[in-house]
Amino acid sequence: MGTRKIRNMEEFAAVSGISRPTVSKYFNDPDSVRRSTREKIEAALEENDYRPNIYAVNQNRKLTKNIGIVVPYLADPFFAEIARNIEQRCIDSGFRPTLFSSHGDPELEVEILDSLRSLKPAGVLFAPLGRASDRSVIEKFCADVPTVLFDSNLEGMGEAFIGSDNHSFVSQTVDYLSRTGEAPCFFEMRTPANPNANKRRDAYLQMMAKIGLEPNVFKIDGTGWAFEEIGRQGGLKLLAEKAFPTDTVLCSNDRLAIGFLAACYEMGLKVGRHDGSDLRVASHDDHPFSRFTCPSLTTAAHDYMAVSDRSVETVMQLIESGGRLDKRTETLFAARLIMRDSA
Amino acid sequence: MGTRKIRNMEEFAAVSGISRPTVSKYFNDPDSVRRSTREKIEAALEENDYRPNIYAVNQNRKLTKNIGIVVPYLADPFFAEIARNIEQRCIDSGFRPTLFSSHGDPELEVEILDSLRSLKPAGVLFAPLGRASDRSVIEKFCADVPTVLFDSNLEGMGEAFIGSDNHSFVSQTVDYLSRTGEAPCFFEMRTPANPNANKRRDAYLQMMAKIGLEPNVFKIDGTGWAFEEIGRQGGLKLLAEKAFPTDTVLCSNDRLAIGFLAACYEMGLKVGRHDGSDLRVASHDDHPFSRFTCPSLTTAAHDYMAVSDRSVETVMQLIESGGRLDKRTETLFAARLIMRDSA
DNA sequence: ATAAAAAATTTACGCGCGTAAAGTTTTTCC
DNA sequence: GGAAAAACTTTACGCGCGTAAATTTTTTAT
Repeated sequence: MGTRKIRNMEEFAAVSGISRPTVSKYFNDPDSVRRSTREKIEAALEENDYRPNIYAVNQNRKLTKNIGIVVPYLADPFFAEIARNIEQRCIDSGFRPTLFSSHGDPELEVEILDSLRSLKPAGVLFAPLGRASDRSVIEKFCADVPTVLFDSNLEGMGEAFIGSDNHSFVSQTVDYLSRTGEAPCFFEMRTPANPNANKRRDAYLQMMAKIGLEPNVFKIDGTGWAFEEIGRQGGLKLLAEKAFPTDTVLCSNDRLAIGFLAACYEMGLKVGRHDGSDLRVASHDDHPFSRFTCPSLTTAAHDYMAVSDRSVETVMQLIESGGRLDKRTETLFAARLIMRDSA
Repeated sequence: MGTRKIRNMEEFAAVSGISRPTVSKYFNDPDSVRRSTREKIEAALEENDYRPNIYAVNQNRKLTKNIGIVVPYLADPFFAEIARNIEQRCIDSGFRPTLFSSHGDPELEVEILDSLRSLKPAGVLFAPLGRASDRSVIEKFCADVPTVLFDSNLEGMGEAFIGSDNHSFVSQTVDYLSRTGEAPCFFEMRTPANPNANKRRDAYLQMMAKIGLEPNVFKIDGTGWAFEEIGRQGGLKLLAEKAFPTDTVLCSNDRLAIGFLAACYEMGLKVGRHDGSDLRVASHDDHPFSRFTCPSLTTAAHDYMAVSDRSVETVMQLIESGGRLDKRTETLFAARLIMRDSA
């Protein structure tokens, strides 16, 4: 092991006693060489710390082993968690994931896609900003780079979409709330950041119609990704106006709900499902912090694992099929109701 | 613009009417070529969408334009925010940042450093896990790759450290709390994840001695990075035992405090600085969610911007000086007290 | 205008590796 | 044991670009 530093594959091949082309073959797929050969190479690998130069490798390989992961807003722990799962699964499959966050900024999203192009990734897992996204740019990107969309769907773009079934979220919360108390009012942003919000509102209207209750949708102002503050401001305003006709508020998502709960607290309202409470609040997403709100938040949980697992599976399939799939599939996973103290 | 797709710099040089070596020079530094030449190249760039192949570029360049950013736990919005700032500043300086999260796992941290090596980055901005980090691996890494540590210091490692002045956090909160009510008890993990926690406890003890009050440190069990749950469990236990001799609890950090507030709520205790409250709770970090807790959390804020700005400035200096600095500097930024409703 | 300086061009090589083709050795199998 | 198959070695080329050296052109300065 006291040998000098290995500078390239040529030198490493020499010390391992195997020819360079065979060593190259080994690094591309260790099982493609004879067992005895593999053992020699791996023995040499123990003694010397050589690793192929990824730049030289990627320059010559038709397809890199890179996978791009793009999320809209990494400061949202929901995306941090899902990105973490996806990252790990990609590594386990022998790929090199690179994580990007658009930070809620459509221009940054475009820049990321641009920079992703030059990475020549084998595949991309992309959760777009949604409404604010530059659709034409994304369309071109998807045409050039094998892409799987997740979390937020853009009609017809990418080779597949994997996400959560918004209807399943809302039907469970509305059903639960209406069975156990007054009918829920729906609390959302007037101009929601992504299409999931619209699906949730529609599901709410549909559910209320189905069970024969009067729907009440409250749309609050505010743009951007600072959902908590938007929820808080909107909540303060509506609560001051005593706008809610029932004692139950269903928020479009947990981050909005976190802000709304802060507003309730500031207004001196007691939130909860127990006697003596002024208001029930529920929501959707099962945000990592939702169990630490006061009171803990009743919500509907994403199947994080299913979404990230299936997304990675799909992009792997996509890569194996050479970058195109026969037809664009949309996979939605159902939600799970999480009953806590707020409703 | 109707020309065929440009395949390499040779072809691009042809359509721009400039020789390839000069075009290469341009891409390395647009200001290194004559104005008229730059304009010709940029005109051609408008018409054709050519970008140098980064793999070929990085293979030949002695130093890449890559910068690695490593944070211990991206699901913590604090790190997500600081990473975002650092990313942007790197881009503005003409570098390509790549973000990694150790997700609280020391083995993953080692893998990341390993994979970072092969990226041959010009510089690395590294916030280590802390106590759990494999110090010998990190030491070797820092010896090979120009690295600036931030947030969490490891004695002597890296070319510089930039972080927050823990004493400044604690002195401000202790001073404020002791002036406005009963003496604060200190609430922390028994085996904290990083060295900042130890510095904060020491600062607490020192402050209490200075102002002549009896210190009360409560150490709770739990390992890992699920601080909220650890704080909640520890809080439930201590509150049930009525362990706190005063009505004021100072948490080591906001995530612990968020869990502690949940515990208080569950125990039916009213937290706040107003009359009729049972307990005052304060903390440190100004976590992005701390203004949405119920009640909103009185805390001491990091100077996010200063830390991220200075970190990037330092790594740029480091790169310019060829990867080594004359002497290792430690820069600490003071905290700012944020008075909210919890104390 | 002329010399000196600056910038661009031409030519050429090398980076580290993928990969193809032809030849050689080893393994497998009846 | 012998032939076919499999795996390996040798040789060679190319990927796209950085970069050096020598030469030519353009700009700047006197």
